[in-house]
Amino acid sequence: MVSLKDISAACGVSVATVSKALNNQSDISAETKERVRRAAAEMGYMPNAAAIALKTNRSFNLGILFVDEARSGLTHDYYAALLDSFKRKAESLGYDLTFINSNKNRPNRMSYLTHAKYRGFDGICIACVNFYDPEVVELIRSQIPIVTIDHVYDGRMVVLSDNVRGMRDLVTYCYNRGHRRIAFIHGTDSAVTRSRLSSFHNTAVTLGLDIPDEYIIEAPYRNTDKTYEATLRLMNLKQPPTCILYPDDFSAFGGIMAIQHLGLSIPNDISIAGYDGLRIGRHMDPKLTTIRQDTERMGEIAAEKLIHLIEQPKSTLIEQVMIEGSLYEGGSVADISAK
Amino acid sequence: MVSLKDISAACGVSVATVSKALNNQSDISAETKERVRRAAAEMGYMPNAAAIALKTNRSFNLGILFVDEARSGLTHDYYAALLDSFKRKAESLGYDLTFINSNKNRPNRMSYLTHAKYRGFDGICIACVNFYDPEVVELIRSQIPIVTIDHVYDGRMVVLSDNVRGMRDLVTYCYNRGHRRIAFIHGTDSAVTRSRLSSFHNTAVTLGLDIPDEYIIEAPYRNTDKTYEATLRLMNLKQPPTCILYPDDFSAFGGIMAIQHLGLSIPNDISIAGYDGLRIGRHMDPKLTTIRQDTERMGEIAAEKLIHLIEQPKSTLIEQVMIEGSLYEGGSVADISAK
DNA sequence: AGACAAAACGAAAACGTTTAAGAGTACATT
DNA sequence: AATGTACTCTTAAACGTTTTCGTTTTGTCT
Repeated sequence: MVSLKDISAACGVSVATVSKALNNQSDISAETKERVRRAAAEMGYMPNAAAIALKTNRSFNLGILFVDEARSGLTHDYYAALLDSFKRKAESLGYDLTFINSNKNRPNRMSYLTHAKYRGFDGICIACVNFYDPEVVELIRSQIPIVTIDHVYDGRMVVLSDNVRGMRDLVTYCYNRGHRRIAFIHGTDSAVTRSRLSSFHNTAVTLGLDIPDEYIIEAPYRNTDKTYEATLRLMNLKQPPTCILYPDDFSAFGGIMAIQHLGLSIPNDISIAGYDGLRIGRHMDPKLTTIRQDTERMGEIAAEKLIHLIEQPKSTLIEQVMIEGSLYEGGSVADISAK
Repeated sequence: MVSLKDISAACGVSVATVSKALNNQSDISAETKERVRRAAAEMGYMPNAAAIALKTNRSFNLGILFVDEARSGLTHDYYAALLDSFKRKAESLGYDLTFINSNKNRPNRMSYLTHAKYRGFDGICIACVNFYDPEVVELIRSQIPIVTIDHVYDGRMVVLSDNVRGMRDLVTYCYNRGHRRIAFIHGTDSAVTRSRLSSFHNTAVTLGLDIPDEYIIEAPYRNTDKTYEATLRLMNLKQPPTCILYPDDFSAFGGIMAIQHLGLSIPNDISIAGYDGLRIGRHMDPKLTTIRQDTERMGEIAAEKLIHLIEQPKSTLIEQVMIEGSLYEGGSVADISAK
């Protein structure tokens, strides 16, 4: 590995001069800079990240905490897409991404915060996590620049998907297509779930819909078994809904199966809608109507905001950035308004 | 941040002693070790990864190169699952994971190799990548310990999904269920594709099947539009197949749509099978018959092998580890053998 | 008592950078 | 001629570790 020392020897200048030349400091002459740069390029010089980090306390490395039921969030499409977008933006701004070790049952493991300090992350992105986990709380309370996704934490930068608006748009869309008996199978309790649920109710009230209690069922996210059951239960009511909203696109598949097994057809006999906007929903027939969350933009904004926070800590104001989703109009919600 | 120096001051011993005590060196007395450890714990000491890396040239950090059509492989279920498993194993063995920057159109970007050296990765896992990319070749030719996934490279450790066996099992399964006219829509050229394609042909020959040329169609992986078209083309032949194999589970959805649009039913009118074993295939009706690739085990083995290579470079023999998949018997391939 | 080995610890250099402070030169200003 | 001021470069310390080589102390053996 060629170091500054080697270049300094080759060029006949001091190590300090080489460093400054490569960092384009103002107190080095143009010729020297040029000479040093050329030598560095020829010799295949490459800075040593560890040395720089040690000296400057800047790692140009961001920690990412994506956990999903004791797994990384990688197998969760929504978060995977988010992470992908976050990664591209962060990389384009000169930062690398390292996973914060989420292996909870290792003998000598560090807490999230300890790990973050050990690695010297310049900043951290937290998503897809149990925000009440004491370790997460400890991390969030630390001094490290942080951006969270979809969970507001006081005094912290956050990027949110606009679930209130999304749910309102979705319900309104169904309403406009003539649906009055709309059921909502919602996910288990979380900030996201609460937003969607209250928005569902508010919108229903606004539209003058009377939603019976049996129309509101809880099922875990991304669990097709539970939505299968819930769907059967809904369809067996004396007064079944004409439209069912699912916790997410994936869990909608449970509903689809239930409906098929009942010998019914979507959307002729029953309408359904998902939430997320996963790719898979656009490759079925009928295409799944859903709210497409703008993971692309969310990840991008999260990276931008976090890095801004790192690089201009003073001038960055802590915000809650709300990113709107958009209705993806598939064919799974029938227009029954003519009836 | 409390450093060795602080502990040394608190304990009245030298920095060297503290270091050796914490690293459990033999030339430190038991009492001193205990005293130092206690102080370290009380003071909340934490090693500095950068300093250690600088001094020892060991980062306990692995680089991962997962690229998928100019994106990270994150949104690719198969690779995401693999990465997830790799991550868990690596973390349990004390290594962190950092993405190798794959942003190709950044002004001042480093090559993969440069980046890897810059970060001082102890080892690298390469998957889901164009293996003919000069940068990838440069990386693979380097001195860094490497494990690749699904692509054999001379002298390098590799973990492979057994596509030959998988395809043989799949074709044989279809054959045993009475299918004689089996079509294969295969992915675009790659090592994986070649394995599957040759295995398909070999198995066909062995079973005495005569596969007309029109039954073999190329379509990109995970592209439902192309498989849609291809499926229509197949079904419009004078002698259409009774069973169609798709490049992967996702692209099978294109086929499903085409079949629905033709007013046909799976598996009564036509049988289909995918490849991969994605979760989604088990949540449709009928469930998609497929070859489930053992991503869990592949990722795990890859991590183990790589780390072994790092820690015992001499004693590690370079292997090609083949991981078998398993047939997932859904309901998408009809049993027509009784006819 | 002397010699010697073993045990426990410390001093100092090193890893590859950055950076504050200083030093030397050249030139313009008075 | 003395002073000041840019400009360019160097010296040296520092970041937090690890590790080699010494040094001191203690104990054992003759």
